[in-house]
Amino acid sequence: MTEATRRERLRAETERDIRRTARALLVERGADAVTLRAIARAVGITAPALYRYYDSREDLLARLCDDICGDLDRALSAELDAQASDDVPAQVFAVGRRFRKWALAHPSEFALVFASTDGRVKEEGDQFGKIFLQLAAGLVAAHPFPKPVPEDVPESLEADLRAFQHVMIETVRERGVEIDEDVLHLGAIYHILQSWVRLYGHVALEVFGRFPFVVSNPEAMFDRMLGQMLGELSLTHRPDRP
Amino acid sequence: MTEATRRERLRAETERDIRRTARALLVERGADAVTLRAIARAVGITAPALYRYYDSREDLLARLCDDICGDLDRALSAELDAQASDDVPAQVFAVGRRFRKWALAHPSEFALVFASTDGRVKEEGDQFGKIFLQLAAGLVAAHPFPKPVPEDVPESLEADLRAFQHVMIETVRERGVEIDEDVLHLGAIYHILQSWVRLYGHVALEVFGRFPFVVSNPEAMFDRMLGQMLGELSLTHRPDRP
DNA sequence: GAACTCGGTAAACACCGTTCACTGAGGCCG
DNA sequence: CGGCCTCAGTGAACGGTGTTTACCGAGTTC
Repeated sequence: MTEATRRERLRAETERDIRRTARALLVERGADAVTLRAIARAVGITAPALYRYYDSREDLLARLCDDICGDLDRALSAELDAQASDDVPAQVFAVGRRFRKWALAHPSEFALVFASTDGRVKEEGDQFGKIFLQLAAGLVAAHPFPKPVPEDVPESLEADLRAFQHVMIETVRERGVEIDEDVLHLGAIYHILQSWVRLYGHVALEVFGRFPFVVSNPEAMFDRMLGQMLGELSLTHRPDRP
Repeated sequence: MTEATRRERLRAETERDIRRTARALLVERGADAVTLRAIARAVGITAPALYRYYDSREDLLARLCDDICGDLDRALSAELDAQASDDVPAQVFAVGRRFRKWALAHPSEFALVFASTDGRVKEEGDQFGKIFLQLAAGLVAAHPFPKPVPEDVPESLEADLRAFQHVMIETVRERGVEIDEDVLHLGAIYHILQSWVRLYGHVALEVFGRFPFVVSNPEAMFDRMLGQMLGELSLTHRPDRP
């Protein structure tokens, strides 16, 4: 079964140990506590040995980011799959709430991945692509926008949005879903982008405690924001009204 | 003229030196470079001497945050004062753009004040109150919302919003402007809050490079967002249309 | 002028990331 | 099997960090 040599197995095992330990330190005691010596101590080796696995502490943190992104991706995807495939509002609420809950429960990890100045994450927005991009596209694919967003996008944004449109269509296609440009139109792309701005904005403000006043019930505010975002998409399935 | 003793003058001067040096290190070489020894070296004293001025490095950073908030407050206020007092859209654009430009030009300071997990800023959202709160309230005071926002706020948010309403009214009053509850109604409060979410969200995403794809013209996107926020307030002064 | 305050110092402690020469077990090949 | 090579892991060291301690000496007060 195991093709790997003894050495390779041991190495893989140690690497898992290192990542798990580093992750635990990050979660339990903050980013400053993720120390090479502390990790080594917990794993049962010495600090210089870690350099057989990572180029530097910064490199280790970068890989930790990848792990975190992967986990978050899986958690959100699982949440999405748990919803009825035709109930888009339920999907949006489920994924949005889960993201918020995760961020609040793991502030250090959130800060590391979503609010670090040093470009720890490989490429611009790459990690995010894996997480939300396909979810958003999948949502639209599963339930196309019933009407085009009235206002059209300004010329200065069109090129960017069109590029993003192709990325999203391609991403969704890799998951086996075909979606047309007319369905995932530029207005929809822009709205998805703005939704991310609001989602991220609320969560980050809450995690960092930077709301301008004490919000005693942030969950209600968050839910209302999600509902508003859905409403602007005319996705709320309100039956015809006068 | 100077009532202070020689010692007091020297102490105040040294303290200014320390803060200025720390600030320079933060701006030019990042938060990690703000080292007690580096500060001391530049000021011309030794590291332990800094403990005569601050309890710890963390304490020093907290006071640095205060300085930054104060400077930002002054910069934004100046920007506001430079606008025609009756042109609310111009004021919003000016202040919003200035905040974004500042954040992009001073990422370390932005991260320290607006995206640090440790509660470096004194009380929840206190610093922010000084900066944006009064500006937002001032904007509304200078040009009341022409129509009440149609949707009313949910019950679960009403208490929080009402508290915030009073804080804003009080804050503006201290600046000599009287504003009524009917003008700064709960719908307006909620919209201000949501505007902050979007403003902060966009700026933070841009500073941290966490947009889901490369935005080649973020300024245009930002301006559009501001315009949209204004439009939702019916503040764009569009003359009557068919 | 004595007593006191207090900013500044040097030395030390425990920690940090990182480098380096070295060891010794694992794996490969004749 | 023996010899060689690879490489995870080591201990010592370097220069850096925040922080504590005992001490000095100028500034201030009485």
